[in-house]
Amino acid sequence: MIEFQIEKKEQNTKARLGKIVYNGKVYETPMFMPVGTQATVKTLSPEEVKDTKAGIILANTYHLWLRPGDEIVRDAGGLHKFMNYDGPILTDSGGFQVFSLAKPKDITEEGVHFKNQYNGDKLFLTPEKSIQIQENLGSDIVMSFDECPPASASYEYLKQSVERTIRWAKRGKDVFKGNDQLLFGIVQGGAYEDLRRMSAESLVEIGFDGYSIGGVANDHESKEDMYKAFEYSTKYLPEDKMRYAMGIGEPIDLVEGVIRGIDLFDCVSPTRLARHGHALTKYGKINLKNAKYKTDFTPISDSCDCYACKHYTKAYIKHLIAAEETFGQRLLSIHNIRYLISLMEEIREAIREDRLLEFRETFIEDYYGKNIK
RNA sequence: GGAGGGAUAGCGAAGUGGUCAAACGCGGCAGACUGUAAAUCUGUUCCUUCGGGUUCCAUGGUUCAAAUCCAUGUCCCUCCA
Repeated sequence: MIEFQIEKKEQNTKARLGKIVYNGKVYETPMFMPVGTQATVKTLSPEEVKDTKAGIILANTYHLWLRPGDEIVRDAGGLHKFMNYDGPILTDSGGFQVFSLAKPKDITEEGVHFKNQYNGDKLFLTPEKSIQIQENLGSDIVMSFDECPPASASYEYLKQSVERTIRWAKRGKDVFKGNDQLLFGIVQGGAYEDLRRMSAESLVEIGFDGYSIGGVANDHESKEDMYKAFEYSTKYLPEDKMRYAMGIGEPIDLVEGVIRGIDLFDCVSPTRLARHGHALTKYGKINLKNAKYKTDFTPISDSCDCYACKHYTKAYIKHLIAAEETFGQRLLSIHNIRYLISLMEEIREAIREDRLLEFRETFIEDYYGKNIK
């Protein structure tokens, strides 16, 4: 069972330093959580995941429901045992798949109709079903089933979607057993303060163990709108509960999110970028596929303490990526995850010393270059 | 020795008189990726001072027009002896 408490609030921003206690181990927040949709952080072993100092990792209800099936995971002894990960696990509800897979006409008050992407079977996911699957999976943090509409959806659509997501959250809460699991509600509402407020306040009234902020960074909306969504959500959420910005993982967004009072982030980007040959560094994102790295016999980052930077050069990793060797993807995944987690370490340090705003300035200067804002 | 079939951009391979600077794939060079339908997707890939210039093994020819037709040569492959 996860316990959470706030340790310190930053003086100049909404940032909070917190700690999660899980099985006797302490994990600090704000935290970045790597994504392992199919009960694996792509290309990494659980030991490698832990070496990045990751705490919570994600898995996905929708994907594991289809394959191998939540009952198989339950019979295997639950996700932790099945995938050999003893750290905390959070499961997403399938809500994001409503956004990426379902069409508006598939979404009804009762639930969402999907087509099984593997065999075309008709599927029907409901708020109750999502909770039941997540209970079978045995994750530590369970997400309410939400509709995740694109940020560009009309105000009218967002409004009725937010209202339905609140009803879905209530239905999920009503069937949730709460045995050794926490349940989060998901705040939606685009960049509209009144919708975010209504969403947050209604969820708080129902009462959850933590609150997620959804519907961000899914539609190429502006950064400004994304940050508004953070701000308008955390503003109406209780101080003593975790706030989780779903799907957020661009380095600057982590900084801006923390400043607006967010504790948890997850994102596929470190592993996906890795598989596509990109490395995150203090001085911006680099593309190791570029010819200029052919003879660059230095590590991705001199200051990085990850396994890839300690033992391998850019030239070698570039070669592996070009040759489509999975070891290259693995080294870059290790590095990128470690990069985001160490960024969070620096952020926590800045909160501790009440210098988060200064940290943001230096971060932007380093990451985007002095000439770019 | 005889009989066929070939030679097209870095590679493989379409095209067999004009709409061809030449499909497509690979490779190359870049770009995108934010709760993973994603080891995926997009652009570009003869030269150029952006007007144009020079290409389809070589040379010569036919034609208003040739990668495409004809002649000769060179090289490669297959089969028969």
